Amino acid sequence: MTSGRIMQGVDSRMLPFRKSLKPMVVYLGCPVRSSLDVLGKKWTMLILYTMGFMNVNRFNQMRTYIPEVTPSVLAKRLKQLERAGYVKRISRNSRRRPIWALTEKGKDTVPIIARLIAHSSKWRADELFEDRVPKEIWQIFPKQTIGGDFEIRVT
Amino acid sequence: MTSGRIMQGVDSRMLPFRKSLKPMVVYLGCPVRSSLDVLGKKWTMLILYTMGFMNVNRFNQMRTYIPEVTPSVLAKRLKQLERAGYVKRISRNSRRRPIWALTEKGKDTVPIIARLIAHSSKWRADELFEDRVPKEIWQIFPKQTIGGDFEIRVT
DNA sequence: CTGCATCCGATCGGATACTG
DNA sequence: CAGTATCCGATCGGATGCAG
Repeated sequence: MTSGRIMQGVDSRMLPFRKSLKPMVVYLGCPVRSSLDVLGKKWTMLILYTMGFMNVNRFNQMRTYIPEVTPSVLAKRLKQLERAGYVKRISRNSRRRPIWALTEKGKDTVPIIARLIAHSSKWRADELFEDRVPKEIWQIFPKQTIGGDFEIRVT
Repeated sequence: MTSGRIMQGVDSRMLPFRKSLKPMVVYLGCPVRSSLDVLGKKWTMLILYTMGFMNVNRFNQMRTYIPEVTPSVLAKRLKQLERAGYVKRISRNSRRRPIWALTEKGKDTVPIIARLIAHSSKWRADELFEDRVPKEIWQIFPKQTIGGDFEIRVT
């Protein structure tokens, strides 16, 4: 899947930046592709968003936050996310309903999603804010950090 | 599309973080969804990646970087990206081949993609690096900034 | 040779119904 | 509540054609 030969990833020679990053690492495959094969699927980012930002951890709770996703698709996505190591299914005993929790890898998608939110807040303010005024990332995450169980810089 | 009632976006009451961000903005719709309806489509992120990181600006040049995308799909994606304001098609005169360039909005996807790359570099090091050692974002973008035509902080 | 448009089959997502 | 199973429609990829 990751066509290593052609997509050499970020190589300083190929960067469009005048100040290219000299000690830039060399990739065997494409780093964008390798994340996107799982995160790029429909609804996955939204699912991780409900878990990471909205503290949602149960199946039908996710469905109320993302009404358009059908049970079958949600179940499939959660399985894929579990296999890929982003979430884990926790069922204390078979009587209690299972809960879904982010793994460390899953928590590390928060900065990506934060950047997505920042992008929307800047470029789609007319539909997202009542005052229709674009917001910068430091206005959305004022402390430059969002933390709790985990601490992540989002600047 | 943006179900504003249920998906209230980031509201401090609903955040899972102990230190929730007090003056957090209130969203009318879902900020993740609003970006994803265009950026979430297959190949779009890769296309923006080739343009923003690899300095690719012509049609078939993109095809060599993303061999799996067919001409028809690539053309469709570029049109969608153009309509959404991420790229612009520049044809100086009808003799020269047109080039595709990122708009300001398109350049502002670089931090998102940089975060994706950081994520891959941390969690899929075994397939991305010869030494198989996970790398942190400051090792990938050492100067904390990537700039050129545009300057963006990615910490 | 580049930049598409068109058609067609395969895959994936959506709707609905159903079960423990 | 937490999913499965099935069926169907939308989307995507592949092949081909074609104009500048």
